Amino acid sequence: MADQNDQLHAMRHSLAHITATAIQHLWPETKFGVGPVVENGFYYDVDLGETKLSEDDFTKIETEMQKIIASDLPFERFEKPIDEAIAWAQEAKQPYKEELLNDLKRAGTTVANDLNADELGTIADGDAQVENVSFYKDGDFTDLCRGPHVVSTGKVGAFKLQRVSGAYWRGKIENAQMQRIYGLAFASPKELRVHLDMLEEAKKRDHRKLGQELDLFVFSDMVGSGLPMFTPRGTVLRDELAAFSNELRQRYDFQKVWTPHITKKDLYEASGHWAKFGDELFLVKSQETSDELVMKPMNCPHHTRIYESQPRSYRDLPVRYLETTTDYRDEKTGELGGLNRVRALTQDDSHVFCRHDQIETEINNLLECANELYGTVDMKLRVRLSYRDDTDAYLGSPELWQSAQEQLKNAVIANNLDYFEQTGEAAFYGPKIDFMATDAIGREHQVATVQLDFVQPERFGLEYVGEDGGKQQPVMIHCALLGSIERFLSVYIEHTAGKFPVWVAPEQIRLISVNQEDVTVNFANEVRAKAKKLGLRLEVDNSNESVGKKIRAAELSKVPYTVVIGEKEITSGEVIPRIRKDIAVQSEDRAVRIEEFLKTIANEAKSRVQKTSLHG
RNA sequence: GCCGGCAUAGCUCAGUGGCCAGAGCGGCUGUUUUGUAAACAGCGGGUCGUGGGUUCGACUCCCUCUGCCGGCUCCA
Repeated sequence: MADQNDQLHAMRHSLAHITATAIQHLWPETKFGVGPVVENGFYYDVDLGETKLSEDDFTKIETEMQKIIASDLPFERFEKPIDEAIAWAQEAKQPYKEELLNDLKRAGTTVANDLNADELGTIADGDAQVENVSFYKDGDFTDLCRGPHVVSTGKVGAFKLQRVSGAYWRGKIENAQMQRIYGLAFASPKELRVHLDMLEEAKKRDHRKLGQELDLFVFSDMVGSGLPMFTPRGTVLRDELAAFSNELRQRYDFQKVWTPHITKKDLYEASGHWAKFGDELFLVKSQETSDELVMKPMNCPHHTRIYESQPRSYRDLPVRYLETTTDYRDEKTGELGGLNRVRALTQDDSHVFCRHDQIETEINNLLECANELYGTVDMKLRVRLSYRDDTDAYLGSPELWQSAQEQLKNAVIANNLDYFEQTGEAAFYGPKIDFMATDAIGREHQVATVQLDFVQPERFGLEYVGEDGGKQQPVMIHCALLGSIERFLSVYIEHTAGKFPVWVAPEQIRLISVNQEDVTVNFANEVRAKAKKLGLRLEVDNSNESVGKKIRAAELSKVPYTVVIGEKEITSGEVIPRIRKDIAVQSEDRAVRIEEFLKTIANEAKSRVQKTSLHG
């Protein structure tokens, strides 16, 4: 297994070199960056000067690559002393390679704090003193590279160039922007095919597509970029999910609060947000006083104001606030996308103010909430422990950070969560436990988050009176379970492919009248009225269409239950509900009393079950 | 914000500088009174995203803006 992975890795990495070889053949002046292996394939960063690659060039490049593959040229490894390697880079007019080699000589690694592990892997192991640098040569293309590679260019499996995009040299915005060519690569054409089919399937469940097809949310050019509006159906999703999230924390005595959407910037100067995110805040002007206010980008500073509005005793703690509210962030246009990244985002936000000895319990409670929520929506999440790095992007003393990070890690271990650690992902005021969900095409997004914060209590001078009568500083624990409801929905819609369980489904039951005669339509409307009393969401389709066509429409709307109403139902008082496949425990159709059917569905919705018990 | 791509009817999409821009679905009207994934017929529906330019002539070529898509950067 490990051997297979190593082999696939070598194939992908070799394909990166072959891509570069082909590009060098086609554009001899190309300056090369790095070309690492990534999930499902590889990329290579290139600088073609004035020439801009587009996907139209892929056929040409792929044809050239196929030639190189067909020639089955050996990958030859050789080493040079570091100074000779630098001379080689100068000779070959490869400034990016030269820069990497100079770093390698100076620091013993190309990482130099800013290249990721994959990129590091392309050149050296990154440890110890570097004397010699290894090179790989295939035909007329030579690249400095740690390897390993496959023995020859003919042994690379199946590939397909995927896309081209911009990428800053070494990931730094102030550096030149290169062109990054991504390729997919697998051991066999069949595996490549499987992956391409998977991507096709994923497109069908793209939340933007489903959002339109299922009539969940809309955008308007007149409203603007990153500002989704939710239709009646989409609003049901938002409300049901938010209600669940709130209910979970209200079990742990969180109290709802409400704060305004605009504030003086003084609040964020105090919290530190103004310094860090000042250029991403929307500003609002008063026309009377010309005072400038800001749209709130988050809620913790507001909540500190409520906390400090009265003296607190150690007996009062923890104080727990909960607020589902919309925040506004002036995100860069290029960063917006669907519901995943928006300018008006709704957080199911909460803040605990507690004593140090209460941190563990409070975090455990929140992790329990997160587990229950994600268990109920049937999503398996990876947990990321987000730590600070050693830049100066963070506030607070290193000792406090160290302690906070350890406490979060202990909580994650104690709760048996599947976690990984990552530096540089913390908030500026504290480390985080981030729950990561995966979208239809495999991109990971942060949803739930639990954050430990010693910094804002300090900056806001929060305090409580301790047992000994002295002033103490509380700790803040930030938590959003859904995260941003919009982002959560972007993932959840793709996770469910729009087949929402009954408790969140915008329309739970569709009643279809067999004809348009009064008896039929009236009966359907009576059933609807009874169901509404039970809190169910349902519609009657009495349009002048065939039953088959109306069934089809209900199927396409992904309504969990469809019930045909005709003479049989009217006389027997029983229905045979058509149950969406994914929620049916059995496929057998069985008649049930209408009242019983409605009551069962209402109970299932209330208890948020995934599967129907109708046939159970 | 940066790099690349895209924008034709409500939706999905045809239309490679030359008559008045098309199809399917949806919508509306009529016929039909329908039994578990598409009845039949007819009718509407468009400043070809916006503004400018090139040209005898632009949906088609060039530029601006707006919006969307894929990355990069960022994500309190």
